[in-house]
Amino acid sequence: MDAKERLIESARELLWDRGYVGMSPKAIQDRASAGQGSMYHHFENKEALALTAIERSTEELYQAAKNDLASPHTAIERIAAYLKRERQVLRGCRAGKLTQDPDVMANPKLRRPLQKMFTRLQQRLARVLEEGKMTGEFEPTMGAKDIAATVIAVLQGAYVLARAENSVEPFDRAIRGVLFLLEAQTPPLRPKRKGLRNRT
Amino acid sequence: MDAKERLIESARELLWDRGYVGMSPKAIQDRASAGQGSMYHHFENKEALALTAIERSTEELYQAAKNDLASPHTAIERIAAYLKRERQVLRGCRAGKLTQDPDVMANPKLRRPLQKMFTRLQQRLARVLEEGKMTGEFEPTMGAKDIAATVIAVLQGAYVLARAENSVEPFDRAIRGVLFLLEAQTPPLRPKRKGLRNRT
DNA sequence: GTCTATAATTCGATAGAC
DNA sequence: GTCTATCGAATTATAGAC
Repeated sequence: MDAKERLIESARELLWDRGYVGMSPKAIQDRASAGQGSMYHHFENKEALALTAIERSTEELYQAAKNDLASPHTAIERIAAYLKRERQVLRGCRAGKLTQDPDVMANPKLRRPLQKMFTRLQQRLARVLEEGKMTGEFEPTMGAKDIAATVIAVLQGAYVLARAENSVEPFDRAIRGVLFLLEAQTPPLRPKRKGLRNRT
Repeated sequence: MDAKERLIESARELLWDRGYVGMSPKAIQDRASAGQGSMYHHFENKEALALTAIERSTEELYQAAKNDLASPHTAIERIAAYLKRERQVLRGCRAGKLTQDPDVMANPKLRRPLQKMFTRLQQRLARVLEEGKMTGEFEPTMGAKDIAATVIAVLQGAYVLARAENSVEPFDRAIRGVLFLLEAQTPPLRPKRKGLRNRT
């Protein structure tokens, strides 16, 4: 791994753990085993390096979500797969944390990739929910865009609760809770029509 | 308002907007129109002042939630009142934001009031949900502690979405979504028994 | 490409006058 | 109680040698 690559990965880790305000060029260089000259040769400044790091992280997160939500199962199963995927809960969300960083939010360049990721994520999830309505998994009156926002919010908020209590328990409770509410949408008398997704 | 009080309020605002890592003693003093001597006379250091500020904020937030959840209505109405209360959405949550701050989370003294607040909030909400189960508003199989975590997570996550998109719309969608899911818990054939709460 | 030297500014605090 | 002076370290670079 060359110096430029190490600098990007170093910045990604530091943005995750300390945010943009809490990440100094010196810390980036130390973690990357690179000197100042190296860093300022590859990147104009801290902002440019952070932008590269944030773009990589948001793309990675979106692709992972897309993968969970595309698996060949029912809508509720795909959403459950997304919500129950293994995560570094106490470390928080790479993207969500940055939305709480004042210098990121005040900087349109740095905010854009975050905005894009959360918007696309909600759109994709809403599509899965619409499919679930078609197959009878969810109530026809359900607002797919609303529930998409709710589901993503639960995940983001679950990280907050876990960090506040320094435990994964509240995270797990929040996820179990929203899955219970979603599954309760399917009345027992109206059976899930698995496989209907694959009709011609 | 004396200097000490102004320093506390100044710190509260800066913690809200910039977090602990992004808040300098100089900034606190400027906002409070107080000198360095004044600040270091009233508080031992930045940490001590921040602790006082955080304790005041978490207590304020808990009392406000307690008030919403205690109003004389059904369980679902009280939860709706809590979720729909007017908030400075784009500014984020005074408490939730601090759980993403590395220096707050690494410091047990500063984390304690946050942990306490989120724990008590979940307990109080769980009690309201249990009451809702008694009155038939919610399914008897519903895990009150799970749903309590879910509801608070939605609120915290809704702030994240709003800030990411720089708009209150995703916030409102997330809240509408969770209220839809909660209200769907009450089957139309099993009418809400309003007022049952007040039985002897 | 990477290194070292330099630098203006800010950070977080201390000391002592008033 | 509040003010000003001072301080060592860290921050965010720039300059120029190699």
